[in-house]
Amino acid sequence: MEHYNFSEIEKKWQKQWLETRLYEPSFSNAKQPFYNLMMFPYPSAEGLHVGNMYAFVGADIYGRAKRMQGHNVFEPIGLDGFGIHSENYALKIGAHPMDQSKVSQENFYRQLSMIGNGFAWEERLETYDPAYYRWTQWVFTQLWKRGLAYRKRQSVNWCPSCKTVLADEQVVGGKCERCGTIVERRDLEQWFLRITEYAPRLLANLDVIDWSERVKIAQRNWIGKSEGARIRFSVVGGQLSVTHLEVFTTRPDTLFGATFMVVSPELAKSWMDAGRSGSDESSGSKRWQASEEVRAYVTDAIARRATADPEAPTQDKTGIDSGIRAVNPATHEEIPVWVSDYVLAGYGTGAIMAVPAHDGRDFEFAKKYQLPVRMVVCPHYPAPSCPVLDHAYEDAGHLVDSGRFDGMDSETAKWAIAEFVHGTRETQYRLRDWLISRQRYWGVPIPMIHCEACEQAGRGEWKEMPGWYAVPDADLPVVLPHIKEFRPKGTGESPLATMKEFYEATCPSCGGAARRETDVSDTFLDSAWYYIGYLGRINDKRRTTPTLRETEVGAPTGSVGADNPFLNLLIQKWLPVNLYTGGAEHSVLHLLYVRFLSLALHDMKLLEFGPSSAPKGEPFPKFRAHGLLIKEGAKMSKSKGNVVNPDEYIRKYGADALRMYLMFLAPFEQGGDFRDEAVMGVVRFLERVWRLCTTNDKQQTTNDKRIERLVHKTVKKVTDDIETLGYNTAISALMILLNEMERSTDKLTTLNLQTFLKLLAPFAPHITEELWSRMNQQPTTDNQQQEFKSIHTESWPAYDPALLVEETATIVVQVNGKARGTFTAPRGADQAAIEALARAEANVVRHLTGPPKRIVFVPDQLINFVL
RNA sequence: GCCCGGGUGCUGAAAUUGGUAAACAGAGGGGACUCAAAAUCCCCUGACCGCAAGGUCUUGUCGGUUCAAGUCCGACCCCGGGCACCA
Repeated sequence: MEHYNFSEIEKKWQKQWLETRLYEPSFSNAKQPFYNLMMFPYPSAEGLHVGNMYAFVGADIYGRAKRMQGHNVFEPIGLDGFGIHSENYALKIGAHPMDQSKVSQENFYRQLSMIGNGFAWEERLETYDPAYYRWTQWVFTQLWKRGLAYRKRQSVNWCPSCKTVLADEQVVGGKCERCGTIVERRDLEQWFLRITEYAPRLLANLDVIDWSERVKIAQRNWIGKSEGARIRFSVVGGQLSVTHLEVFTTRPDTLFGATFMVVSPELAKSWMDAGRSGSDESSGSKRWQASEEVRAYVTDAIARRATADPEAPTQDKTGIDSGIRAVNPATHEEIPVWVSDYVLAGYGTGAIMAVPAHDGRDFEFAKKYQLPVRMVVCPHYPAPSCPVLDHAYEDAGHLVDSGRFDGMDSETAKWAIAEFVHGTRETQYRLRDWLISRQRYWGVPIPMIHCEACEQAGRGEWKEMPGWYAVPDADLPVVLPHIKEFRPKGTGESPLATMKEFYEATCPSCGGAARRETDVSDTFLDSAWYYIGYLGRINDKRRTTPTLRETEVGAPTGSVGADNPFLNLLIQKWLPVNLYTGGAEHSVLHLLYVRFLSLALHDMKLLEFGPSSAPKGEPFPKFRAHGLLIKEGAKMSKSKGNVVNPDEYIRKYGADALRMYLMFLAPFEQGGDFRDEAVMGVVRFLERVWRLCTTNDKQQTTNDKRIERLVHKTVKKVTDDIETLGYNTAISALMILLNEMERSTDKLTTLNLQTFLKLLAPFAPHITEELWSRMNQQPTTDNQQQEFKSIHTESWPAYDPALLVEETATIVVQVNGKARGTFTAPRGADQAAIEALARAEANVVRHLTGPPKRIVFVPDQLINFVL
């Protein structure tokens, strides 16, 4: 008997699939397009990680089943190769990122082609390819033209180790997402994308899209919607250049209990600095004359904020009375204005009304500085007295000590009081604009030009940003040059700022000498549109044989001209993506950015998807987060040295075995622990499949009805489980079927064997292809080649629901709820018949010591005698 | 502190949504085949009592609802992940 030579078989079919372009969909003729997208990898490390393979295989199985179910499946792959992760890896091994990218690319593609996925290789892309990033830059300039990209000076996150600024989303628990260094604050002028403008829609659409719940929750929390009111407090006696202080509060109902105000050190500093610049001076505003103590506190608090260690035990709140007084608009009392580090500059107005009785933080602060605490919401009303507080009471209740609002429930009082003091309703979001500048080398140059002369003259594309111009479309891409000194400098500028040939430019407006922006953009901008890139015409140059696509692509439907790769019939036909699969760690990074950009491009009429169940412009109506693959209870990481390289397992056991093992160990959405010994289970399974199919030599030819029933049951189970990504139980059902087929003494019918192979095909594509081809081999008289008919384009088996119903049922007999025996009975037997059979069981007789008070009967399942 | 997951044999896990807990595997033990080993095949394996028939206990802990609870309700403990002075 020929043994199962997986390595030969796998190589053979991978070659055949590629040559016959089995996984290249016919883009324009597809009747049922199915875009099966998985997050493309960062080729940053030593090679493909088994965790990547886990994710890709899980997605591929779904796509393969869909293909067999009659869909035209498009499963693209590419590399997210620009950015800090790739650059840091190059730095670590002492290579130049541009040279290293070629090495990584080759290695990744080699590994990716071994795992047996049905990738459409001809559409692959790499984000560092100028043909690709030309469009990343184009997207940026479009956002700029619509006012969604802007440059602003503000306090930003700075990673001292990566020597660049970071977006809020890339700061995890106060540390750099990439290297774990504590992030500092720096005041810098940077490029931002106005994602906050989309906060309401990004939030609202979450209710309608079909995504893993945990990811939706993470996005909701990150966007952080709060509804409240903006309330004005007047400042006493012209101490400040401003006459009013505004606060945002979600609890206007507690206004009568606001006994002081607190402003952030940054806001206080802006008062001290007011009038320092020329324009303010001329408008006659005067600078705040703060005391020395207050000045010292403000300076110190801002400095401390810049380097605070988030891991340190929560620092004690500090603060100082500014000397300024304001008026509570409800009580008309004069209250002090304090400066404290517990108030954030970047949220709301940077100032708060403090209600110590009903806010934990204000309470703590009031206790420390002996400020008055006045209770205005009482939990039990009407009551003679409110409880004495030892902590803030933050729940709802009824108002007390609040003038004419006494007795009102706090929920109603919110808007009544807000209205009473002429406050306005306001919704605040926690989400902040996306900071995309990076002071690094290995990324997409931000395609902007700054002209000093134009700035002096007040000219520019936007009044607010004089001197700035987008690089004209015709001049894109701004190519990233190969420079020797690519290391980050830490000066707040990219290494490109040292390269004269790069930064010297001509002003697109006045034609004078100008300077090119030298920062590069965040990698997440590259990956925010790659799923469109696979369908665009951006990488046609790579294709050696022209595909139908050049002629297939319809005329652009928008007004931006044929050059816009985002508007064409293919995109309308194939987008939005049918299923997107990836890691939950991207919940508030990639998965948020990509939604934002798609919505924005739709609003700008630069992108148009086809019909979808999701709101217009949502790129991924269905997203599933896979679980994390760990090793011995710990996350795989290079520093722990427990990263599993799939290569050696594929060499040892084959891609099919590794695929099946990865999918068998736990539910796909849960993730699991990789243990080498456990691989043997599926290795044995595949060998038994091989043996069964190559030596079906049982003698009897009678058709085994039992096997046929089980086959139908398995078809249903596997079909349903694939739909819910329950691959582990689908595989277990296939194992049960194999066990029974082996055990059967009857010769197995070809149909049953074929059905079994088809069900197994998405999981183990190579072995099933080989066995399928053998099974369908026609005896040929001459050497003529047989036409290649892949199992992967065969139709998915159907099941007969009538065969799923067993003829008999196993009935459990209970006495007082305890199982005392089982017996089989004809399906559908009535209670009287079952009761008679049950009473005949010896063990039941023993326990039926008296007449039952009650008999519970569940047809075909159970009978319970209750004594 | 808040928000998500999760807690079931030696291990990974399963359980048609309230109806025989532990399917399918791994590991371990025993046996067959073999000069021997590997591979393969068969049997056993939640705990305790019992020769057996059978019984008692068992899904993180405690309590509740129910004829019946891994599943529902309440309180708590532990593990993993996310957010963290967001007013």
